[in-house]
Amino acid sequence: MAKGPENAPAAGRQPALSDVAAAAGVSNMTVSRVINGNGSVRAATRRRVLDAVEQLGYRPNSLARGLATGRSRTLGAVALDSVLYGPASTLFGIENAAREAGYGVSVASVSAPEHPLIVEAIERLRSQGVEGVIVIAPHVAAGRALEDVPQDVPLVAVADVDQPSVPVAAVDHRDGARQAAEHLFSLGHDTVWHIAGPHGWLESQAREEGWRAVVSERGAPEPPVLRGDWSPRSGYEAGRELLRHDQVDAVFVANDQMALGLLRALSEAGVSVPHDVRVVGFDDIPEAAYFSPPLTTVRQDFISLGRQVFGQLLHRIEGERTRMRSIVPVELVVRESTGTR
Amino acid sequence: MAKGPENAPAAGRQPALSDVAAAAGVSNMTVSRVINGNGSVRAATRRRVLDAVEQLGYRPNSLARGLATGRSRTLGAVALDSVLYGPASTLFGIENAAREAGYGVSVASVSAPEHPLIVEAIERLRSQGVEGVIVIAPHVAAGRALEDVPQDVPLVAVADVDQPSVPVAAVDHRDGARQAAEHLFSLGHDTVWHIAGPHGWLESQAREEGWRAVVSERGAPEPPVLRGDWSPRSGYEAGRELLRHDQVDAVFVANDQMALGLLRALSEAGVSVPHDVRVVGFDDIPEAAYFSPPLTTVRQDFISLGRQVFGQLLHRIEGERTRMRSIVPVELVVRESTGTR
DNA sequence: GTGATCTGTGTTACCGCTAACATCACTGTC
DNA sequence: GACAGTGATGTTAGCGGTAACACAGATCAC
Repeated sequence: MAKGPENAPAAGRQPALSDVAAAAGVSNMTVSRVINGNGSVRAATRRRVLDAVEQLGYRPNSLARGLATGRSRTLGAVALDSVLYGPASTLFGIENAAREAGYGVSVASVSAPEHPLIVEAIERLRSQGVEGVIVIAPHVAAGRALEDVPQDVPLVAVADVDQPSVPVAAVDHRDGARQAAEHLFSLGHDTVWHIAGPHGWLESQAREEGWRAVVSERGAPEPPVLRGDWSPRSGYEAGRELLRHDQVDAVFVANDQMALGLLRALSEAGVSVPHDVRVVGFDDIPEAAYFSPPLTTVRQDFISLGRQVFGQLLHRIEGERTRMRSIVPVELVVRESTGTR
Repeated sequence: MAKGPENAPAAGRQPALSDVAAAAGVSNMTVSRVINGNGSVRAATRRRVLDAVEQLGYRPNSLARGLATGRSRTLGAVALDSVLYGPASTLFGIENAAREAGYGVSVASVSAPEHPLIVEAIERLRSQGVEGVIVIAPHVAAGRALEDVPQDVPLVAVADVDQPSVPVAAVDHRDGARQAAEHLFSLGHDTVWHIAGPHGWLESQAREEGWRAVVSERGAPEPPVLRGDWSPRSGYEAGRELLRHDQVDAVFVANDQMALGLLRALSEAGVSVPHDVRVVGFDDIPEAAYFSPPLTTVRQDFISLGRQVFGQLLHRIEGERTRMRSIVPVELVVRESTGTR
């Protein structure tokens, strides 16, 4: 009368592999082999197992699998918790690539790209059992933090390609900046001003260097660099500052949001873009095409970036130790803010 | 001469709890008790264990713990892979709240809020062993998808509060829309036009309803609703359409990006904001304060939203079955786009 | 002094899965 | 017809933790 426990599979809880095995009348290993498609199993047996899986609604428990294999098939991403267009897009690009490869993504956000926060975030992810970590915090502090992380975590950064210790993938900010500056020079300006991003950000540096290289190659006088913090407000303030100088007629701004602030400052002062001043941004945020006027800017391919950086992490996880660096190309998108006058 | 395996702790791999136990000369359970702070352990013993932990650099393996306890301390978030400001901010708000409670967050992105994609994303997260899932896909298709998910996954949605089957938390879109419309009426306009979000989005609906309620309460004539897809482009097109009507002098736009497109269309047509037309948006994206002119809009508190929705999920995970709904208040931010003429 | 109660610790079994090895028919070979 | 090789399956022992119970010694009530 009394039923043994083996008669009550999946009593309330999720069915386990052993429930499937019991239902199909095979051993656990056979089920495991069917699920994972390795080892050889007779077609008829496979059928029986799959039927049982179907009927019980079995789903493998990835914690158990991870524990047994030592591979969790999960990666961690450290991201800034701001909704900056670049970093947020990069995160989704990575998730995309990870998904295709059957990996899950755990995120740990940090409120600022500061050393202790980043180290702590990486530790958090580690203790969640991720196989590797991607850090999207393109800041020199982040770069230094990466060196303080135990070497046993496969780690890849979305950062400047000159980052020393870890493999990196990055958009080619320098080239983007060069294209932007070249474009402005090609329109006949004597020189090009620059509103840079904040100190310490690798993207600021790379974009600034790209701009400076072109100015120098052209033998043009190098105007003082103005500096914002990526926000529209700071672009606006830089714009007010620019208005105090004469002969500013071409400005390359390190991101679109600051460019928006600049456009605002210029328009308030009755300065017309592109008639009096030409402006180029960076990022091609969705709004950029609808600024007043629509903004010439540099577009980045985040899907491709995600794929690159994920691919690097995978190599790293598989033990490769070569120091790789991927560079994702950019594209200049010309709009009215650098139009004909 | 030959050393037994017990003499070689942490041989290459991460130290495990048993390595700590061996080093401290206690049993595994004692270490477990010290780590988790439950059960009673003599102060001296605790000290020894903690020293061993420190010395070996031990970190608990959350996969193993999750397997043993049946609780992974991880939640899943389903998010759209676009960088729409609201959804992306909500994701970070959730991560914030989860972190405070010691939870990790796994993300699964979907390219569109469509039924099969969402169900698949939830399944993916489930098989990653999450304890519960938060769906940030405020779309009716998403809502329906939630009903097709097995009831054994604790599930909370960031969606409209009228969502039937699952608990939800949401920003009070309806009230935000009401405030926006009331604000425009209070400036003396006869009626208020509306550029709505796309069909099927709960936020579109709620914002549209809020607007319609005010128009109706005021006994004003109800203009036809224009509809965009959240993008600046669609706002621009709606703007072109509006320009064909006379007597449009107040417009409530369902999000800031479309409002930007509208501003662009108006400015191209030589229509001045706020002199000829007043405009209110929704979201308060960081750019909004720097539009031309700066945009009056409705601000949402995503940190608070994240906290609410995470709290609900936690209740749900703990077995509570009450159908809760949280509403997060909004705030109207008045700027020049509804300024005096 | 005897049993009840507490503290501090250890033992055992198991969470759900897989790696590694073992087993047992078959098959083909000479 | 004995033997090696192969394909299909099972057995065992973990992965790194924790729950549940066991147990020794100290403390306490009466």
